[in-house]
Parts: sequence; C-alpha cells; structure tokens
Amino acid sequence: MQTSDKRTHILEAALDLFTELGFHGTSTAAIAKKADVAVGTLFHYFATKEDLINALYLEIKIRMRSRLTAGLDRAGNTEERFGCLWTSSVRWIQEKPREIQFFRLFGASPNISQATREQGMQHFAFIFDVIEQGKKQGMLKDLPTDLLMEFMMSSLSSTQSYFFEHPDHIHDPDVKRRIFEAIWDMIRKK
Amino acid sequence: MQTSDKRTHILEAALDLFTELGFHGTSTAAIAKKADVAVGTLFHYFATKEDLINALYLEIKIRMRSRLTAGLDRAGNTEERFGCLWTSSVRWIQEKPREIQFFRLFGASPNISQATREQGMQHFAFIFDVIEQGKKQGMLKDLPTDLLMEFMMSSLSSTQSYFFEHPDHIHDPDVKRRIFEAIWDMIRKK
Amino acid sequence: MQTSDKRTHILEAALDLFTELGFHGTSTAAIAKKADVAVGTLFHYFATKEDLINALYLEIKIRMRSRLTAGLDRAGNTEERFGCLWTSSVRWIQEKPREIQFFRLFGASPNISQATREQGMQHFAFIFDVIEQGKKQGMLKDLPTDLLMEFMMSSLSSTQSYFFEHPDHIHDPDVKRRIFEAIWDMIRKK
Amino acid sequence: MQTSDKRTHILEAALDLFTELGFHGTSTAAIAKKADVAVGTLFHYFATKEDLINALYLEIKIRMRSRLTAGLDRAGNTEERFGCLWTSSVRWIQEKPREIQFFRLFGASPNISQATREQGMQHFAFIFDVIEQGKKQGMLKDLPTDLLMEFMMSSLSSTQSYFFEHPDHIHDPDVKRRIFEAIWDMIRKK
DNA sequence: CATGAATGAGGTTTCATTCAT
DNA sequence: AATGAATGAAACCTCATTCAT
Repeated sequence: MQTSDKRTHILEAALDLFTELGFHGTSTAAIAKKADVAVGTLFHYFATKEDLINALYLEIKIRMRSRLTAGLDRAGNTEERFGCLWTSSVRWIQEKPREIQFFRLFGASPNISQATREQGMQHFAFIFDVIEQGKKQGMLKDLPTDLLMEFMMSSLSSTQSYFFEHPDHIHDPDVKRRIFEAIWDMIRKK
Repeated sequence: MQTSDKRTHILEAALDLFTELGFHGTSTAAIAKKADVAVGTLFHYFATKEDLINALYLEIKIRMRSRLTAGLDRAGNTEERFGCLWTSSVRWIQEKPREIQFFRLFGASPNISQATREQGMQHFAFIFDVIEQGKKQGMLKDLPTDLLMEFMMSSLSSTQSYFFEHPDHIHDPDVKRRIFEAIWDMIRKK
Repeated sequence: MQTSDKRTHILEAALDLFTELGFHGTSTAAIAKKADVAVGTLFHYFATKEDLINALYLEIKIRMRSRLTAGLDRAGNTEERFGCLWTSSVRWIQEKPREIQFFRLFGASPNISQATREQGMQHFAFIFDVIEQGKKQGMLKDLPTDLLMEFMMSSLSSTQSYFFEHPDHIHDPDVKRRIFEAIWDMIRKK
Repeated sequence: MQTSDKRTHILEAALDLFTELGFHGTSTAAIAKKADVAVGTLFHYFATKEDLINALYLEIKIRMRSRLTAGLDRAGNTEERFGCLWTSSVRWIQEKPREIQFFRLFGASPNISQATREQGMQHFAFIFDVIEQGKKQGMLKDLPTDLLMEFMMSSLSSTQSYFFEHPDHIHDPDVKRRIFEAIWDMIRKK
C-alpha cells in the first residue's frame, strides 16, 4: 500500500461507516480497522475525528463539483445547462449512493463546522453564474438569486431522496423527463 | 410540578439540546438537568436514550400535523388547500424553529428507527389525500404522490432557509406570494 | 392474598432469583415483580436487601433443621441416627434443590453477616450433639467436632452432585447403601 | 512495569478484591486502582468484568494443577499418590489462602460460565487416571469413578475449609495424619 | 399496610487521543 | 511514516431506597 493510499483508505472507510452508523456511532478504531491501518496512522493524517469528517465533507463536495461541471460549458441556453446539472446529479445518485446519504445525514449536522460549510459553498459558486445569466436572458423567474439557488439545490436533493427510495425508477426516461419539467417549471419565467 | 409535567419537561429539554448539540453531543445527564429532573426519572419515562429521541420524533410529528390540519377543511380547491398548508408551515417556521431544525437534523438519522419513521408517516396520510384529490381533479401534475410530497416538503425547507437569511422579507406579502407561486408552478398541472 | 402471605411470597421469589442470578444479579424490583408485590412492600417487610437475604438464609436453615430432625429421636445408636440424617438430606436434595443451591452459593458469601451465620449455626446445635454423643460412645473417630461436621456436610453435597449427574440412580437402594457406607467409613471409629 | 506485567497485576488485584468483597462488591475501578493501572487498561486485557473473573478462575485452576501434580509420579501405590495430592493441597492452603477462598466463593457462582467450568475440569483429568489405576490395583472401593472423584475433590475442599477456619491446627502433624486417614477410609477398599 | 414514581450515587464500558518504539 | 498499548474522562444506565398518597 502506498503512502497516499492510506489517507484515501481512511476516508473511504469513514464514508462507509459514518453513513451507516452516524458520526458518534462510529469509533476511530472501527474506521482504522476497516481501512486496514493502525489507529495512530489515522491520527497522523487527521488530527481529530472532527477534522476527519470535515475533510470528508469537503472531499465529497469537490468530487460532486467535478461531476456537475463535466460537460457544462458545451450546453447552450439556461434550460440546457440546468438540465445538464440535473442529469449529472441523477447519475451521481446511481453511482455513489453513499455520498448522497452522507449529505442527507450531515448536511445540517453540528459536526460540520461553519468554516467547512462556507468552503464547500465556494466550490458551487459556478451555479450562481448559471442563474445570473439565466435571469439576464429572461429565462428564469425574477426571484432573488439566492432563493433560486436554494430552490435548485433542494429540488436536486428531493430528486435524490426520491430515487434513493425508488431505485427502480431511475432508469425510466419518461419519469425522469417529467420530474425535470416540474423542477424547471418552478424556476422558469412563464 | 405535576406528574405528567415531568415527561413533557424532559421532551422539551431534549428538543432544545438535541437540535443544538446533536444526539450524541447531548448527554442524558444534561437533558435531565435542563428538565430539572433526576437522571433516574428520565429513564423512568424513557427506557433508553434512543427511546427518548424516537418518542420526541413522534411527538413533533403529531404537533406538526395538528398545525397543518388547522383550517384545512375550510379551504376549497387544491390550490387553496396547498396554500393553506404552506401558510401554516411558514407560520410554524416563525413560531417553532427548533422543531424544524430537529427534522433537518434527524430526518435521515440512523437514531430514528424504521418503525418510528413509519408510524410518523401515518400522521401525514392526510397530505397524501390532498395530493391524490388534486391529481383526480386535474390540478396537480401526474407525478408519483410521494415525489410530490418530497417536493412540497423540501420547498418548505428552502422557504425556511431563505426567510432565515432575510428575516425582513418574512412579513412582505408580495415576496411570499411570489415564492408560493413558484412552488405551486412546480406541482400544478399546466 | 393474605398479609403474611406477602412476606412468604417475597422470600420465595428471592430464593428463586438469588440462586439463579446471584445476589447482585437480582434487583429488588425483580424480586417484587416475581412476588407480585410493590417494591415499597418489599421494603416494608425487609428494611434492606441485605436484611432480606439474611432472613432468607435463616429461614432455609430452619426449614432444613425441621426436615433433618424429623424422626431423629426414634433412631437408636449413632450409625442409625447419622443414617437418618443422611436419608433426610438426600430427600431434601430431591425435593428442594434450590435450597441446596442457595447454600452452595451463599455459604461463604460476604453478603451473609457473621451474626446471621452464628444464629444459623445454633439451629444445627443438635447435629453437634449427635456427633459429641457418637464420640462419647466410641462410635465416631476422635476428630474435632466441626471437622466431622464439615465432612458430613460436604459428603452431602458430593452426593447431591452425583445424583444430579445420574438421576436414574437416585432410587437404587443398593447404590445409596454403598454411598452411605463410604461416608460412614470416613467418620466411624474402626 | 513491563507489558505482560499489567495483565498479571490486574489478575492479582482482582483475586484480592473478589475474595474480600465478592464479584459485585468489587468495582472495576477498584481493581484498576489496586493494580496501579488505568481502567481502560483493564478493559484492554479483559473485554468484560465477567471475562476477567473467568480468566482468573482458569488461571487459578492451572496454578492448582501444577501444584497438585508436582512430585506425583514419584509416588508408588495409590495411597501414596492420593496422600501426595492431599499434602499438596494442604500446602496450598498455607501458601495461597486467597486462592482457596476464591473457589469457596465462586465455585458455584453464576458468574463463572459453563464453558469455563468445563475447561477448568479438563486440567484435572489426571485425577481420573489415579482413580482408575487404584481401582485396578484393588485399593479403592468399587464405586463409580466420577463418584470417587467427587469424594476426593470435596474432601480436599473440606480439609481446606477446616484449616481455613483453624489455621493454628495446620502445623500439627498428628491432626493432619488423622484427617488424611479419615478421608482415605472413605475411598479405600476394606 | 400497600403502592410505585422519584431519586442520584455509582457501576461498567467506550473511545478519542497520546506517545514510546 | 507507522504502530497499537495505554490512558482516563465521560457516557449510559441500574438500582436500593424513600415518601407522599
């Protein structure tokens, strides 16, 4: 096992256990064991258990960002760009359900510091640009940008929750289209 | 202090502390102290800390239900009924922010048992009725009922987040109307 | 249930639970529940849990005494009298195994006070008399009386253990005779 | 203090306290303190308080076995061999009274598991051989082997109890000889 | 006499973190 | 960089006992 592997193994084990058992339900010893690493090693890479979960939070935010931005600049108008974001996030649900569950559990948790939360937010600044542009082009409702942002993010997480509960619907293109249209109806200008 | 008071005091103290510090961040000793009750008394009413949070979850679900259903039958068509629900829940946000925060924190938590979750769901069967009826009357989109439910619930929490950041807007009827319209656009049949 | 019944019910429940789970393994609440009595009632009859087990100890010593002394005065010489004691105690093993187990568990336990132990001893003074008399008549070995007592008591518990493992032998008069002879050989003067 | 020392210190402290105060009368904190070790260390070596007492039980059984077998093969006939066992066990009383007391207290205790008890029994299989040989040589009564085993073991423990209560007699060779003769009379063929 | 809700000290066990190797 | 034995504070929960009814 290479050196930098260990850090990754620890993060991966932590993701598994935190989503399954919660933050305090998971001991650092359990994480170390699952990562096949000594406890001391865990504390070599992360000074604190809190540090570990905060690092994990950012790590997943970054992974999410690179998924969402992939192919985004090839999309033309705002509807297509928002559709691209939405499609990417649905694909994320299929491929990395644990990462979704992680945000469902720790999105509002006091274990994630305010600083981390703000840092995570910065990785999503690009969505503000999409919205501002949409409003300028007259495609989005004339609502405050941060409210539209809220709407977009929360509709993504509704979609995620729904597919999380109904994994069988995830490959039905008709359902997917109708879900997207509903969300789009919420923010588009009529 | 009357006998049944103690149970209520414990639940209230638990609500405060769980929302502030999380489940494991709150000790049973701290709850008992805040409730002005001996630790043993806490365990007299709730066999387990997990039992306590599950009882609390149900308690708040029930409170929420009675708020949401108040005046609901006086509303006419589906738009009015959903408007009534939305207005009630905005009022809930203002009056009982801790209860909202509780669900944000523990809605997906492994500390709430599946059995409790299902029991809690039953108290909201009436919303399913509202949705089903709306779909029959052709006022709501032809989407799965629980997806519409997700949309409604998550749009509520977006609303909360927004009003939390902009408390000055909470009494502006124009903003409120436009927000409601956007949400309504998401679920109404065009 | 009559008043004095409750005391008896409590003692009986305590006997069951103490022998099964040990002194500290048994809670006063559990005893009260098994006795079908309120906790307060238990403490009405026995000021303390220690008081309860001490009372139980004496109670069983007394029951044991009346079993052992039954028919004892009709026996002639020391061998017959010791035989009578041995037969009675084999019958005791069959009929009240929990009482035997109680002494196996608490005979040396620090939960029984020295005072109680001495009081219990007094109920068995008659065995000392049997032994003293046997020594005077030259039928028993010239060993310290309390050693002979030890031998007699421990040979009883060996007998018990053996019959517990081989319940089919318990009604075989030949086996019983040979066991008694061996024990008698130990203490008789040659 | 060396690493393996700590385990031993804990066992030794546990032996002292359990025999003095009983199982539940002794807290793990007290054991750790007496062993000059942190509580966590105790639980590092023994997962459970029950594990600890079971380990202690086996440890003492093993120590007892090596005492009893010492010099056993140099003894000639069965009387000498049994005498050797008896003498060793009397010496054990003088040297390790706490270990004797431990078995007096916990020999029948529900805190010792059946599995542990059986494992402990295996260390005493060699006594069966002594008995079988004695029966073949016509020196022992024609009683079931396991009954003779019971008799031998319980007479050893009677002896121990007696000397435990009368430590002053332990150096009187005359008393010792007469006690041994009595026990030998019980099992020898006449 | 009888009840059982209420108490809070104290018990066992867990676990994040350290540090000598 | 990596290890894992050692730590001890603190957590959850139990339970003997009291007392107002």
